[in-house]
Amino acid sequence: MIDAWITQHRKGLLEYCVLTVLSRGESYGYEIVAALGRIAEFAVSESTVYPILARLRQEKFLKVRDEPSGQGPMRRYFSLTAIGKVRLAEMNHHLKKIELAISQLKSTPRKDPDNEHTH
Amino acid sequence: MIDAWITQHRKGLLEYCVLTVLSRGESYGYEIVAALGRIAEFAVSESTVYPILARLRQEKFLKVRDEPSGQGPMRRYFSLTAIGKVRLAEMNHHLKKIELAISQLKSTPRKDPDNEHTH
DNA sequence: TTGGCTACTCCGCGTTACAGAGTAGCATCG
DNA sequence: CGATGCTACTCTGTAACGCGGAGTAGCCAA
Repeated sequence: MIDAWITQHRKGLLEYCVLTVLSRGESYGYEIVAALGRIAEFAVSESTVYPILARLRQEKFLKVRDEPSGQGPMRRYFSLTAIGKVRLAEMNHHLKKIELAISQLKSTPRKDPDNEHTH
Repeated sequence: MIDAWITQHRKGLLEYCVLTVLSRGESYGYEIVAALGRIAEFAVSESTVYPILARLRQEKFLKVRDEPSGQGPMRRYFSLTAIGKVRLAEMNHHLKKIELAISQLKSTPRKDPDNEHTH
């Protein structure tokens, strides 16, 4: 199943996605679940998102602000902290490097070219 | 540690890398370890690569050909099978979709734009 | 009462990466 | 002779994550 691979490939990615969503402004769990759900590749359930949020918060990448919602329990708005932004930047940087590394991988002849004479 | 995240993000990726390396022609374990090692982002040890190779082979994505190396034990050349190529294509496709999805995520205003009138 | 909004939690499974070390064989260089 | 490099593995154990499924709970509107 390619699905199994996709699940594996998601590891870490969702964390990145949450941070990315939050980089455009604060949001709350329910909304984040919905936002990700709108993109098929990132559809997730609450039991995936809330732990991520909790983790991120515990690592001080997110801060929290409660606000009455008018309907139901308080909305808990999450937003990036300073180090959260740094983290996201690091991730973006890493992803760029990975992209580059992959294209390198694709274009590497066979071994390193120190014994090629193909001109 | 961003390193921890990087490790997580690698899940699945290494499998993809191995397949990609092999898409340029057959190779053997030792060489693959070296090839990946040349790219800092994908540096791995044998205890990571060999299990991947074994897994991939067991799933019929790779086939094997032994050849005396002249020095040491036989070289075990791995190469993509037909379904291995299909799998790699699927992965590539998925990765493209992910890339797209991420850029969507980045450019999504705040919620879905079904209440925007920007034309 | 049902259903949507809101926030969680707990249990448990499956998979992967990876470090570290070990086993083993052969060839070559010093 | 011994070290080093090439070659192929294996085993053990750890940590983290995604995720399904279900449960708890509170509140409002139709």
